[in-house]
Amino acid sequence: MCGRFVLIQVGELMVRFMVIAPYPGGHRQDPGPLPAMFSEPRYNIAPTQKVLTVNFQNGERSIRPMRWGLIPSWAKNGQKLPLNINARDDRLATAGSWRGPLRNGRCLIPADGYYEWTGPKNNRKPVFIHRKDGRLFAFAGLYDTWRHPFSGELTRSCAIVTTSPNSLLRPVHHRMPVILEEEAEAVWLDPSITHVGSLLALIQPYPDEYMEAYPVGNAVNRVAADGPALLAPAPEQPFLTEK
DNA sequence: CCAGACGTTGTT
DNA sequence: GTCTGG
DNA sequence: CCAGACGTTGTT
DNA sequence: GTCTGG
Repeated sequence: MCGRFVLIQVGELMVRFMVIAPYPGGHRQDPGPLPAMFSEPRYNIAPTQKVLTVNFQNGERSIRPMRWGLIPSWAKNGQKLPLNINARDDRLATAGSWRGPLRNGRCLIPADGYYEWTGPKNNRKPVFIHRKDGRLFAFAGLYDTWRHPFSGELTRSCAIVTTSPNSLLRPVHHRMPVILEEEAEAVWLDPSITHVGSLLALIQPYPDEYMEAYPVGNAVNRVAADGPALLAPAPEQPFLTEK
């Protein structure tokens, strides 16, 4: 994981994350109009694009768009940094880019599924991975806020935590994104929790019995491609083994 | 002490 | 081959 | 993650 | 900002 994902049920965000899963002392909040790019479902969200996140802001959950690809708060203007779209779980507590966000910048990144590419480098095939029941879920995310040195403009950006794959995905890839169970979502978002061990304990491979994976066509390879057709199962492969 | 890094994935 | 852009 | 670029001078 | 390497 994970350089593409899907966010179809945009309209379910409020219900799923603000109402069904309330938190102590919190209340429902109107997220206001969503960014234009989320006025329609998205089937191919790529790094550097805006993603919708859920985080804690002024004592309540809030839905915010952020850039996918974390820019640390300490980055100098113009400094070249890696595209931080994934954060390895075993590096969260120590790596400079993650340590601060693990304490103060935890978020959820809602999605309906994601793509993983599998196979040899010159013949990689995209696979779509999702919940069997099709429900919205949330990746464990980290975010940071970067301040433009002159304009003062704030840029919020995020990364998806990765861990070892479950048994379903092990044949597909050697990493998988961290998907939180609903009880874990509230803990991950709770800003009062700063004990690193309590946070890392939430990070587990999502149970494979809830998930399903199937090959899709290579149209998703192009970042500009979008739409439900990307989720169509890949057509049967013709017999190529015999020359 | 200062200078420089600060990341991940995938690798026939 | 390696970096950048989306 | 994959696709696509990868560059400069001089300027109607 | 904070850690690591020298």
